[in-house]
Amino acid sequence: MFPYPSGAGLHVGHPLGYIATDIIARYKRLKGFNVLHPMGFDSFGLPAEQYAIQTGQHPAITTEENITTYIRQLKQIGFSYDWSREVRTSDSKYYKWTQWIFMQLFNHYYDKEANKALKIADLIEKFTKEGNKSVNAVCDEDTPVFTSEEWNAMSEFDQQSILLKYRLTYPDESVVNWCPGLGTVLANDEVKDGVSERGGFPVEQKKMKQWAMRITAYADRLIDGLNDVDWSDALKEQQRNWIGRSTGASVRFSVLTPNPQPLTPKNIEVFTTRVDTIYGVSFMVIAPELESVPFLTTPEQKEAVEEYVKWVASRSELDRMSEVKKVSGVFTGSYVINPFNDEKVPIYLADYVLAGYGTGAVMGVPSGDQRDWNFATHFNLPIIPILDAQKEMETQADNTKEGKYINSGIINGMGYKEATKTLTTYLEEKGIGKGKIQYRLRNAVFSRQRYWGEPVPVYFKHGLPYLIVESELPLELPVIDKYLPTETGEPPLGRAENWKYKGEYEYELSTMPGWAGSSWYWYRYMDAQNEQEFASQESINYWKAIDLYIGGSEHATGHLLYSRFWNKFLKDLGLVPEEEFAKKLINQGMIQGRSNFVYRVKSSVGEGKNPIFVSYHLKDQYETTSIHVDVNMVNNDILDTNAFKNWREDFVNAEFILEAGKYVCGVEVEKMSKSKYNVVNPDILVDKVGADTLRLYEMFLGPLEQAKPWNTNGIDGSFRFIKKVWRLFYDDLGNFKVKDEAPTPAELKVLHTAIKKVEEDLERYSFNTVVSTLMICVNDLGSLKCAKKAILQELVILMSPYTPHIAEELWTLLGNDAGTISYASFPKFNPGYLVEANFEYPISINGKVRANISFPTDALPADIEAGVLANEIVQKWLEGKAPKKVIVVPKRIVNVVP
RNA sequence: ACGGGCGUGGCGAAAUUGGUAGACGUACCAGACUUAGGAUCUGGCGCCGUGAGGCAUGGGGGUUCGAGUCCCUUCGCCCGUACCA
Repeated sequence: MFPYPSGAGLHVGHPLGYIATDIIARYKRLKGFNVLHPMGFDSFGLPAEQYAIQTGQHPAITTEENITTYIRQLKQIGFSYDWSREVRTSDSKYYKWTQWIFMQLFNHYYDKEANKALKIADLIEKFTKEGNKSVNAVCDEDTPVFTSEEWNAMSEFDQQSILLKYRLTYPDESVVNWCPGLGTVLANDEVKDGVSERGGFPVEQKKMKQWAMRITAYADRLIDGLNDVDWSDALKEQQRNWIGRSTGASVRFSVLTPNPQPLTPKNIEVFTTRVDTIYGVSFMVIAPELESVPFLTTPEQKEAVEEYVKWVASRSELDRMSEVKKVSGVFTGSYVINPFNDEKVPIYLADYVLAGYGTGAVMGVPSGDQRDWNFATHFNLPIIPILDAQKEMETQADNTKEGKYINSGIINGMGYKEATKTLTTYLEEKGIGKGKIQYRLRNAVFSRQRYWGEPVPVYFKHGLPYLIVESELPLELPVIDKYLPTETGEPPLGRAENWKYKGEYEYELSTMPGWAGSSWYWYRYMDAQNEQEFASQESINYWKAIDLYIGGSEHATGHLLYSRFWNKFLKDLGLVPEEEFAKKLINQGMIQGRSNFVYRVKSSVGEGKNPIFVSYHLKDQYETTSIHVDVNMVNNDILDTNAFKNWREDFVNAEFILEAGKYVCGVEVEKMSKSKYNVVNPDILVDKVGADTLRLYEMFLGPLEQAKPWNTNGIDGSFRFIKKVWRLFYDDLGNFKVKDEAPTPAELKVLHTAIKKVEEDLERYSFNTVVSTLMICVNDLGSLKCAKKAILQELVILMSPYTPHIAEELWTLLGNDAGTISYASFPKFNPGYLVEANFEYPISINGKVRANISFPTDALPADIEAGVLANEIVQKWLEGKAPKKVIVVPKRIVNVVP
C-alpha cells in the first residue's frame, strides 16, 4: 500500500511491509520472474491542507517536499522499486484518470439482470421504448414507475432527475457525518466512536447535498468475492460484517389510528430475519427520529411522545452506547394490524430501533428476541409462545428455531424451513410483503468540502449535474489564495476566480475524498506514463492483478472495500480482467512505540539543586517522577548519561544513582508519538548500522502480521551477522581470503540446508525464520573456516533479498560483474548434500504398520537391504553398532536421497 | 454481547502436515585474547536435582503409540463491530 507523504517523514513502522515486498520481489527475480514492484504516493489529503490553512503554504509545495524526503528515505533503505513507474495521486496526469473513472461511474447504472454495470445510454433507450417497468436495476427507493409515453413526455429536467436515481454516482441529499472541526463530511469508516478518526473532532449528523457512490449495488459481489481471495479470516469477516447482509422478509402492517391525518402513513413496513415469528408479534417499535412520528401520535399521548423524542435527541452518542441495556420507550396511541391474524398491535417508540437501518421500524416478538422480551416485560406486553419447544418464557426469550409452531395460524405444526417458505409465499401472493435481503452497507459519500483533492468533473445547469467533455480532462485544481471555506460557508473552491464551465455554469465546489485516487492506482503502475488510457489493455492483461499486497488492517472497511468496488466496476466495463484486485493480502502488524523512562527523585527538584535520577530497579527506594526520555539516547535500556545531560538545559547538571555502574531505564509500550520521545527514525539506524542491518532486523523482529513494540535491543545481533559474513571473506588483517577450491561435503551440507529452508520459508511468507536460517548458515561456515568461492557465491545470492547492499559488494569482490546478481540465479537445492539424512523403515504392531524406525545412513550396517523387516533391521543394527538414540516416527515416511 | 485472533524461558521468538519443545537472536554468567573493550572467539543458560533422573508450552479434562499443535472446558490478553430487527 502506497503511503501518504506526511510531514513527519518515514518512521520505523513504515518500511516493515515495504521490506517484506522488496524481499519477495528480489527473491522472485532471482527465480527468473518478471516482477512489478513499484512505489507511489497517496498525495491528496487533509494534513497538507490543514498546514496550508495555518501557514498559507500551497499544499502542492508541502506535498512535494514531503515526497522528496520519502523518496530519499526509501532509496536509502535499498528498495528495488522501478521508479519510472512512480505515481502521485495529486498529479493532474494521474487524477485525470481518477476523474475519468468517475465519469464512467456517472455514465453507468447497475443492471440486476445482467448482474453488472451497463451504460446509461442503454437505459435511456429502454425507457424510451418500454418505460422502466421491465427494468430490473439498482436505483433509489423512491423511483417512480413510468411508461415509455410518460418518459418521452417528460422534460429534460425530469428525465435527468430520474436518471440520477440510477447512476452509479449521483448527488444526493442525505444525512452525513459532518465534522465542524475539519469543516468537511466524513465517510462512516472515517468516524470512530463519534469523533473524527483524524484529529478527534466531534462529528454530528447533518443533511447535506453530497455526491454518493452506489456501492450497495455491488454488495453481493463484494461479499461473494471474499471467497476467492487469500486474505486473513479476520479481515474478510470484518468486510462481511461491514456489508452486513441479512436475509429475511419485508412485511407491511396497515396502520390503525383513532385520529388519522393527511400525512399519517397508511402502512408501516418492517424488515425481519424471522418472518416465522410473525404470530408472536405483540407490539411494533419505530425509531423516534422517523418523520411520521407526529402523525401516528394521538392527542392523549402527544405530551409523552414529544418528551421522549426530545430526551432521545438530547442524548449523546456516548450516552446511548453506555446505556444499551436500559429499556426506554413510549406508546404512540396508534396501532397496526397484523396481516396474518388481524390482531391489533400497539405502536411504540424506542431508541433501540435505529432510524438508519431497514425502514426504522421493527415488529416486536418477545418470545423470540431478547431485546423485544426486555421491552415487553418492561411495558407489560403479552409474550406469546410460538414454538412448542420454547420454554422458560418467564426469564428470557428463546431465539432457537427448534420445534413445531403453535398459536401460529397457517404455519401451525410446521418446522422452521417450511414455515418461512409458506409465509413468504403468502406475503408475495397477497402483496403485503416479500422476501428481502437487507444490507448494513450504505452508499458511500463521495464529497469533501476541501481544497486538496481531485475536482469533480461536473458542472451544474438548472440545478442538475452534467459531466464535462472527456477531452477537457484533466479538470485541474484552480489556484486559490486561502484554503478556508468561504464566508458563505461554501467549500474552498468557492474562492477560485472564474471557476465556471465555459465561463457560465457553476462547477462542483467539493472535491473527491482521499480514497478516490487510491482505488485504482495499481493499474497506473502497469503503464504509468500513458496519456491515452489509464493503462493500456496490453499492460493490464499482462500484469492482471496484485499477487501480493501488504498493508495495515486499518484499511479493511475503507480503501480495501472501495478498491474492490471500483475494480469490479472496471471489470464490468471490460477494462480489467480480474474480479478481485489483490489475490493475496498480508496485514502487517502495527509497530508500537517503546517508551523509555528516567526517574527523577522528587526531593532533588528546586532552586539551586541538581536533579538526581535513580536507576529503574532502585527507584522504589525513593519518591520519584517518571519522565519520558528520548529513546535514541538509550541502548538496551541503558541510558547514555552524557547524551542525556546534553539533551535538555535543565539536565546539564544531572546526577545519577546507578545500578552496577549503569543507568537502567523503565519501559512502556505506547503509541508512537513525538511527545513520548519514542519515535524511531530509520535514518538514524541506517547511519548507525546500515540499511542491510535495518532490513534484516525488521524482518527478524517476529511474524510480519503481528503487532509489536519497536525495540532496538536485539539489533546488535543483526549487525553482528553482517560482520560475520564479512569475516568469511576477510581475515583479521584485512586480507581477502576466498579461494577457488572444491567444497567439502560438510560445507555443501551447510549451504544446501540453508537453500532449502530459505526457499520454503519465503514461499510461505515466513520472513523472520529466513533470517535465522541465514545466521545459522553463516555461523556454521565460520566454524568450518570455509572460504571457498563456490560456497560463498551461493550464500551471497541467498542473502541478497535481505541484505542487498553488502550482497552486491561481495558479489563483485568474488569477481562477478555488478548488477548481474538478480537474474535467475537463485541456487538450486541439491538434497544429495544432506548426507546425514535418515533412512526410515516401517514397524508393524499387531500386523498393522504403526511406525517407522529411522536411523542415520552412516550407521547402516552393510548387510541390510531395504525392505527387510524393521525388527530384524533394528536387531542387526544393534549388533553392528551401538545406537546413540533410536527415534520412532510413526505414519511418516521421508524421501531421502543418500 | 457477538465476530476474529492469541497465550511457549528474563525478553523477541522457532517448531511446514500431531513426531527429539525452546532453533535463531538478545540479555545474563564463566573463560580466552587484550593497555582497554560497547571488538572477537569458546563454553553455559526453562524449572527441580550434586547426580542419574524428574517436571515443563495459561489451568483442568479428552482423543492418540505420541499433543505446543486436534477436541471439550475454564482463565487471561489483543483486535474489530456494537441495540442491524
